[in-house]
Amino acid sequence: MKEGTLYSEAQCTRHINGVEDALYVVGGKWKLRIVIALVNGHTRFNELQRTVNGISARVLSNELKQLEVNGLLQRVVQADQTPVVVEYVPTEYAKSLKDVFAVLADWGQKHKKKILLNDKA
Amino acid sequence: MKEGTLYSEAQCTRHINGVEDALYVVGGKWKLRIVIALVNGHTRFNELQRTVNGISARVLSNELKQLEVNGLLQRVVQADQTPVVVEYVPTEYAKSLKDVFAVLADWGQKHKKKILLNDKA
DNA sequence: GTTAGTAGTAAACAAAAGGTTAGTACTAAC
DNA sequence: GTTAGTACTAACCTTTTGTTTACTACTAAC
Repeated sequence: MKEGTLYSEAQCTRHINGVEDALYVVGGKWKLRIVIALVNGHTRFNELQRTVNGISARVLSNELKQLEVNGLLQRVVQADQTPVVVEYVPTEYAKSLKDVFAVLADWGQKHKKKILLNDKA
Repeated sequence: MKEGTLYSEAQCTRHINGVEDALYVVGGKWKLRIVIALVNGHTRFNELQRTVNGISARVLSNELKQLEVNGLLQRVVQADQTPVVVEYVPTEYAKSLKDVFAVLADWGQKHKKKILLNDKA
């Protein structure tokens, strides 16, 4: 994307729709945090609830279902184990979010610094 | 970021906090859409309300205030004009979101294709 | 003088998201 | 036998978010 580039209305609409689709999948208070927790090896329900600070079981359960629908994780039941163990494993596809995480994390960190500086001044 | 890289807990926390700070500023249903509308040259209140499909005046008003606090726009009153014209101009800083838009738009577009394919199969 | 446009705000309400509590059913440790 | 852990779900409540309607106050066009 070059400085000062202008877009056709169609391009612009695609752009905006893309952003909205992305936010639909990973936006909101919890989804990115959950995916990050999954990728970091926390794969069980109670473990996730402990890792993702402040989330309730109800909300976690809903979010996991949505993430599964969107192909970011797979619910794996180990029926042989006792008690039955359920694992939520991130898919290969979840790794495609790496750049999204990176860019958001980077911008967020810079933004915080900027806001703190402005408040001091 | 290399494949399979592991993070220290501190790095991971910074990363997550960054993502959350970013989502705090541009997350939610409307903020990115508004910023995109601003950058595309729609700078007046009623114009924005027409451009950002479905937003109500109250919500637009609130969102604009938050975006101003976060340094993404400036509220400029042209008192000499009659009737008084108010412009919401995106700041230089708003351009720093370009990469965020680009990555989200890209991922969202790819994701939609993937979901559509999976549903067909 | 009526309509439409400028930029909003206030009040009342509805919908969505999230939290709290309790409960299922089973196991393993103390 | 009590406590804690496994993985949730249902019911109920609160908070947040968003919508609708009405209103201000002024101007310009028809």
